[in-house]
Amino acid sequence: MITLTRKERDRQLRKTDIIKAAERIFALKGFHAATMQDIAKEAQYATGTVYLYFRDKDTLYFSLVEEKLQDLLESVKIDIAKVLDAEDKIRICLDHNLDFFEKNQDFFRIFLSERTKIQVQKENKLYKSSVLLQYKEFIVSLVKIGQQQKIIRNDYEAGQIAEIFFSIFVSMIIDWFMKEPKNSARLTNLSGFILDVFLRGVGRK
Amino acid sequence: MITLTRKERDRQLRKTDIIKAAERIFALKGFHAATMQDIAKEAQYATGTVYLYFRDKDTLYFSLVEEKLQDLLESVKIDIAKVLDAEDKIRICLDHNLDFFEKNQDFFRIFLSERTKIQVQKENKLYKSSVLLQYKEFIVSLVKIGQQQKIIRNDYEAGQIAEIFFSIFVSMIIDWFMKEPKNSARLTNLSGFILDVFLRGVGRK
Amino acid sequence: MITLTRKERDRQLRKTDIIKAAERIFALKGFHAATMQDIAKEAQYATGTVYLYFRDKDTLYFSLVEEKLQDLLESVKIDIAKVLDAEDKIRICLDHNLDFFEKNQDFFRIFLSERTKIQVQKENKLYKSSVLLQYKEFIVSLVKIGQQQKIIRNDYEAGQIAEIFFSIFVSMIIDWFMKEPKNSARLTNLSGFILDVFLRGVGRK
Amino acid sequence: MITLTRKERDRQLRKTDIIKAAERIFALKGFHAATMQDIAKEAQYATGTVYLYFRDKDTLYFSLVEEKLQDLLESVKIDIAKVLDAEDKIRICLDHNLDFFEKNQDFFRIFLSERTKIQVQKENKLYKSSVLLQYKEFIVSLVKIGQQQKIIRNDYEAGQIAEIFFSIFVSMIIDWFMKEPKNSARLTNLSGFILDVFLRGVGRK
DNA sequence: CATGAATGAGTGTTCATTCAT
DNA sequence: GATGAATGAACACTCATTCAT
Repeated sequence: MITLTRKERDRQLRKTDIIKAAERIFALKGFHAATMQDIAKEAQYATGTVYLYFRDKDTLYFSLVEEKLQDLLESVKIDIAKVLDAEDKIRICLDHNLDFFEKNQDFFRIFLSERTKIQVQKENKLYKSSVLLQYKEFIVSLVKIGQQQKIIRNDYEAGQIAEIFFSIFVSMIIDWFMKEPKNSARLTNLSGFILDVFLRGVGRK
Repeated sequence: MITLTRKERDRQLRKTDIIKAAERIFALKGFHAATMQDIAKEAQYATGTVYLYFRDKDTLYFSLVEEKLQDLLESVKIDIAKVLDAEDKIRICLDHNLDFFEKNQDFFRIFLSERTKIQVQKENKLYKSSVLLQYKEFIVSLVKIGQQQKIIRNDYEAGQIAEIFFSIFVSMIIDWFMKEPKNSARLTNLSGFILDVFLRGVGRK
Repeated sequence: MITLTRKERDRQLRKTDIIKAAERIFALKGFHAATMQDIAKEAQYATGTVYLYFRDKDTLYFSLVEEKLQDLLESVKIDIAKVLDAEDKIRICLDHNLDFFEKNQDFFRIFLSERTKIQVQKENKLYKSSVLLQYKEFIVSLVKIGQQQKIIRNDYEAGQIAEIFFSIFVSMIIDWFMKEPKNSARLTNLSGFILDVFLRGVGRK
Repeated sequence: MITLTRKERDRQLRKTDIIKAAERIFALKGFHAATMQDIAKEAQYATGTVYLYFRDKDTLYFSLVEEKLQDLLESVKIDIAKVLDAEDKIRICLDHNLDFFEKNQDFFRIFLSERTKIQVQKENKLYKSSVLLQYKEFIVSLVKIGQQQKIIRNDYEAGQIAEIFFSIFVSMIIDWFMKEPKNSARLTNLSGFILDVFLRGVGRK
């Protein structure tokens, strides 16, 4: 029993190793320019080894996106559930996201590309990230709660308002990133400003 | 002299032909998947001919971005100059952008990628679009005018507020695109809503 | 008009160049061990050039088999048609084959592999050579004529007798090949012997 | 001593296990497409274990051919020795072969490939099967006995006539295989026909 | 001895770029 | 200038073989 568990754990460790390396390389070069050898080398494995853990380059890329987003989404959901007030929920969600992307800057770059790719390419053979869709759905649900609790205007679709929320905080992250590395202020400091802009912008009255 | 001018004009015409073809192909397939042959064929030229007008693939891509953005930026600037009121200036700018991207949907896809790429890739060999920077600067200057005329809060940097303005209207364009083709409503109809959200969100008081 | 024809002719010349190179390499190393680079080098072209003329390795291989067999089959059919007597037809067919394979020894090696592959592999994704099937059908038709003219026994299927005819002369070619290069005797000298064995073996009475 | 013997016996048992698995896999996929992992899995061993018994893939392949052919050859030789008449010897040899290949259809596919490969490839790094050569020599010796007993014509080399004998019965086996699985008739039923064709074809007078 | 994860050389194929016509 | 055939570097992926456990 212990043997099997150790094996499984080892396997998971290696997958994580590789995903971390892939994160750095994909962030640095983008999907196409990154080669499997780059990633293998970064992870200190041979080329073939990467293929023991991920069927192909696409699979590696999507596993990375899914895994990271899954983590973020789950932890946000847990914390959100602890409060009832819509504004509190939104604040917690926002803080979580800012904190997460500050700690996962490489992933943020990938996340941004991925988001754009899905929106943009007409002929997209890449299987769309299901977790990215869940993530968007989740934000929409938050907005709906806000509308029910009458702190968010309901003369526009929750989907549109969610897009606005999302794009405001993403734009603030980008802005923060562009100022690096001189910037030592915490990204989470922007939380208050973002929430203020958002709630004033789309709030009721 | 006239001969030279005609030659120049001819040359410009061919460049525009190729750029239009490139626009369609890049929008359809994305930068990497689009091949120079695809583009040459779409433009009804031979592969080699494209290289007579653009040094390489990157150059073609950036010429396309620059040219289109230049057009947009110039026409916006002219119209903006006609009014003095900051809110009017912003409204005109917004309307112009919405109208432009509705008419240049292929370009919007490219623009979005480009914006992300510049923000995102660390190791970016592509020379950054100078017009994209000008474009951003221009929006910042609008915000500054708003701040001077005291319709926009000045407790935050104009750069940040410009990012917010930009990201809100881009997100609304994306939302509009995703609903295609069922959507027949004009994109410009969203102008009022966007301006409202923006000015409430970042307006003074 | 002339330009087009020349172009077509050029293209055909290059295809033939490559097929000839492929013939040598495939005969030398077999399908799997032969690399596209080997073939390109042998044909004195760059790797990519081969792909301008043949979609992929399989296609190159099959074009080679089809083209050569087509040539053989057509010329045999023409000569066969000139005589009525079944024995004469069979003799002509035999002579033609011996002469052809003596002149196309590299192709004979490939032909033999191909024949075996088709017979042998259960899981064969390679599209079967349609000309090889036609070739077999043609020999069967010869046997049937022999049966009608009562020079070949008809207590067994024409298909089986065709197999015997085919395998006898192929075995004699192999035998002749194995003795190379000391052997200077013509392969066609064996014609009489082969025909004698075959007709005695399967003849009536 | 007993320990060593048991060890040896065990080792032989494992080799046979692996060879049986290899037989199935090679017959199914052919030499190149079959992977060592396929074979190991089929034999229910780990990949590395196969290498404890066979130096490399080539060696495994040839051991398989050698072992099977050895079995066939030995049993034929024993039965042949029981009779003196050349025709009887040939009949027994034929029956044995038909029976063997009917029972070892996977091996027949491999055998056929192997025979072709040896005849065909110029640049053959595979060590030629010595037993295959013995097998051929044995058939030649049978033909020579036939020639001595004056039932086989001696105006041609025994080697050539042996090739004919061999190729006729192989072609009949192939024909029988191609008709599978509808065919339930025993392959050995063809014995009489084959012998008849052969002896008429190459018999004296 | 047995295992099977790790290795990395090797191959088919694509495509930006060049250059002879 | 225009052409498009030719080039060859580059990359994803496979698999025979090894070796630490």
